[in-house]
This record gives sequence, C-alpha cells and structure tokens, in this order.
Amino acid sequence: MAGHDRTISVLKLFTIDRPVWTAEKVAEALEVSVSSAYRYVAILVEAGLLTPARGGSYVLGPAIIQYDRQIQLTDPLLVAARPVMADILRYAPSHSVILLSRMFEDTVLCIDQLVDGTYPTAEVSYARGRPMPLFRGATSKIMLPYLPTRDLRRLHAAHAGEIRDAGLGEGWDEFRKALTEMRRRGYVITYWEIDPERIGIAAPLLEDQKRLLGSLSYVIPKSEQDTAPRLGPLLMAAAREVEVRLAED
Amino acid sequence: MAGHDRTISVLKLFTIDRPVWTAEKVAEALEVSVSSAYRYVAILVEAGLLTPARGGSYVLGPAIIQYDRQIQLTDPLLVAARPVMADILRYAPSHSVILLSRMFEDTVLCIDQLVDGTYPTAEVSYARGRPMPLFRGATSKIMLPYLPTRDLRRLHAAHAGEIRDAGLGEGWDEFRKALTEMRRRGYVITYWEIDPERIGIAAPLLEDQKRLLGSLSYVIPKSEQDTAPRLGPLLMAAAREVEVRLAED
DNA sequence: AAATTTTTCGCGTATAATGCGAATTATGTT
DNA sequence: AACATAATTCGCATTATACGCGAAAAATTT
Repeated sequence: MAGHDRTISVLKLFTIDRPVWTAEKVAEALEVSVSSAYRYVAILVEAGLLTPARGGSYVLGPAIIQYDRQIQLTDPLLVAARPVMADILRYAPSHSVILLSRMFEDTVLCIDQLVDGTYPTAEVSYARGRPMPLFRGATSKIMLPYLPTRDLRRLHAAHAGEIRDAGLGEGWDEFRKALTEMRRRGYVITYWEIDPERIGIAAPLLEDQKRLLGSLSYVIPKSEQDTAPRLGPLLMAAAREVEVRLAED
Repeated sequence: MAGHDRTISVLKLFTIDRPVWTAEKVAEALEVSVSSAYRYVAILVEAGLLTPARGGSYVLGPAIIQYDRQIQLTDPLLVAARPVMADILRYAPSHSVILLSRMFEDTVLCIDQLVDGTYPTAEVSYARGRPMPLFRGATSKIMLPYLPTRDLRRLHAAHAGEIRDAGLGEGWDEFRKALTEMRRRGYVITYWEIDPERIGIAAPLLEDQKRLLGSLSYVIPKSEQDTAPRLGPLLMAAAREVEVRLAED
C-alpha cells in the first residue's frame, strides 16, 4: 500500500464539497503542525496546483486547468477515441450523446463527451469530470466484467446493496453470473437508469482484450428504444477501432 | 525558495511537449534511482494525477479532469465572474469572445471563455488552459502594471527584447512609464497583436484595488475598431462588479 | 499606531525517504 | 507453451531531510 506523500494528501482534501481550505484547517485535518501545513501548501502553490483565495484560504490552482488542456490534446486514449467518436455520431439518432469514460476511485468519470451540434448537453447527467455511480448505467456496468477479481470482491463486499438494486444479482455468485453474461454479449443497454428520458448503450475499451481502459457509450432518447439494440454491435466495432488506433504508435 | 517536493517535481515533467514518461526517464531527469522514480509515480497514480499508458509509460491522470470540473463549479473568481461575463456579452459586437484570465508562471492563462452562441471559438487563440505570452495582447498587458516591482525587474531582465517588441518601451524606465500609463487609463486596447483579425480590450481584476487577480477582456472583430474604445470603460465597470461579488461571501 | 492574527524562518532531532540489490511480476519471442 | 528479457516491487541499512517548536516577520484589523 503506497501513497503516503504528505503534500499530495493536502491536495486530496480539496473536494467539491469542501473546495476551500486554510493552512490551519489543513493542519487539523492531517494532524500535522501548522508550519508543516504552510510548507505543504507553499509547495502546491508553487506547482500551481493550489492558489491563494481571500482570507488566507486556498483553492485549486491554474496548473489544473493547464494540465486538463494537456490531457485533451495529448492523452493517448482520448486522441485515439476522438475521431472514432466523431465517426459514429452519424449513426446515432439525433439528440444523442457519445461518451468516453473510465474508472477512477470506485466511480466512473466521463473523459470526453461528443454531442451533435445544436443539442444542449445539460440534459445528460454525464459531464466531463463528474463522478458517476459504478453500478448504474450502461457506461459503468460494462466495465465491471473486466475488473480483476480482487477488486470485484472488495466492491461486492462494500456495495452489495447497490449491486442488488442495480439488478446485478442478489449475492456474489449471481453478481459474477451477471458479469459473465455482460462480457459474453460484449455490450450493455440500460433504460433510464441515470436520466429518466434516456437509454444508455456501452461497450468496453480493452488493452489486448484484457486490461480495462474504459468504455464507449451512446446516450440516446427514450423514444429511440428500437434503435438501441442495433447500436450495441456498432459500439463494439468502434471500441475495437479505438483499441487498434491506441496500439498503433 | 520552497517547492522541493520530489513527488511533485515528477508531475512537473509532464508537459505538452513531453506528455508521456516512463519511470526510467523520470529517474534520469530527476537524477534519482529508478526505484525512487517508481515510488513517486506510484504515489501520483494513486492520487489519480498520473495514469499508466502503454508500454510502462505514464500520462496525466483522471484526477486532473475531476479537479478541473471542481474549479469550474467552485472557484471563487470564476463563480464571481461568470454572471458578469454573461451580462456584458450583450454589449459586445457579434462574433466577440469574452475572456477571464490570470497569470501563471510568466504566462497568461485563459480561465474561462464565453462566446456568443453560434460562434466557433476556434478562431480566437485564447483557449482555456492555453499559456499565452505575457507581453502581447491586451489580456496580458493590462496585468503588468499591477505586478510587484521585484517581479517586473526579473521579467524585464529576462525578456527585455520581447518587451521592446511589444511596444512597452526600450529600457527599464520606459517600461515603467508604459505601465504607469496603462494603470492610469485603467484598460488596454491592442490591435491584432495575437490574432490578425481581432482587437483585444482588457481591464484588470484586483483585490482591494491592489493585488492582481487576473483580467477580463473582450476579443472583437477587426471590423469593430470604432466600438473598441467604448468597451474599455465598460470592462472596467464589469471588473469592479466582479471584485465586489468576490468580496461578498 | 497598537494589537492581533497570519505566515515565514531557523534549528536540532528523529523520522521517513533513499539507493542498492534481489525477488517478483509482466512481456515478448522462438 | 516454455524461455528469455524487461518492468516493477520489495526489504533493508543508512543518512538525508522533513518535522515540530518557538521566535521573528509580515499582514490585517482595531
């Protein structure tokens, strides 16, 4: 178990629910001296990861914004997926959204979103950088079968209730069976599990048919229920194309 | 001079020009052992700031994307400025862009960008998170008069040529005089200094009329040359409004 | 201008990071 | 599939460096 850098622990305190911290509060939270808290904060400010706000408080800093742009321009998965996403947009019904997502800390994060031209994105819950539940919605569900068993055991132990409520089985065995079935089919369709008026269709992105990278998904209007099954195989093909692009260069 | 956290130094290696690193290359670059490099990388991966890519290499990770969204939703300056920006968009000629920017490491970073509805943003160089030159363009220039003198001395020593080319004076004294003049007027207008077909108009954002927070600017089409001077005072008023909003709560 | 709070600095001590080399795991090849 | 090679982790002794303390300095408020 790694991950015991004091300075980075400070950064982890800055969450959506608590985005503003003073050095003193940091010292309390991490149980270190105030001088150390100031030292940590100074390092993070120097790196641009934090920036001073009013009243001796600190918030996330400009380096984040710059790094985010760097990801948009250089991230291999993003770069490999983007043209494919643009390509498959034309096969989707209008008012659809295409998502590129990946796991992060027991949640699913939308990494990139493609919407057809004029459509207001606000109506779909998946927003770039917004953590989404791991067991609800096609985008999330399709990732589960490709997780290492130890992760699945831990997840099931911690979230058995959620897993049941998501229709993924009553106990461990049923859970595994549900996952096997998803893996066999190769894609997942869910009906208004996240947004009431939307259907999600998702396929996994894998490295060498094994390690999970993320998922590729359509979010289409409820009214397009008939088109949904056709889009599953289409997404699988697109996902494979992304995988190939990723492997080249 | 603080800022000597080894783990964070690793993060600083990941730039637009060199966005992919292996542990071994990190070890070389920082002149540490490979095991240490692996340790640092593991810490950053655990924090989500890095993520593994193909072939034992690493790239910036999902935490960046999540943090970026957090900034969008919670950053005090951003939150204070956004409604004001929306408000002053209606006074700008069509095909205009409004920018919220701040300094970062001797560059200027666009923090938020507001374009009128249908207009394609690609035609303006200022992109969210893209570092822009510190001495060219109204957005940048208007910040200079509010920098501490020691910063200005350092900048002038390092970039005397750029400063001259930007029309900010031949030597140190002329430079200071140019800055004083900008401060006196309260806003800056520049003509096609960044984009050939654009005029920039910018006003500073200050904390208690002193410390520089950033700048607020219009980017308007070249054809609107006559409107530009009217927009200067308008931006100053808007900037003051942002400052007040920021001070409340 | 005085008082109070916030932030930085200097320093001795002890903790925790470091490099080494070996063990383990992953990857690629015949 | 078995081997060879590379990539990554682990264990440990050493010493560097991050730590807390208290004081000094700076900033903020009264």
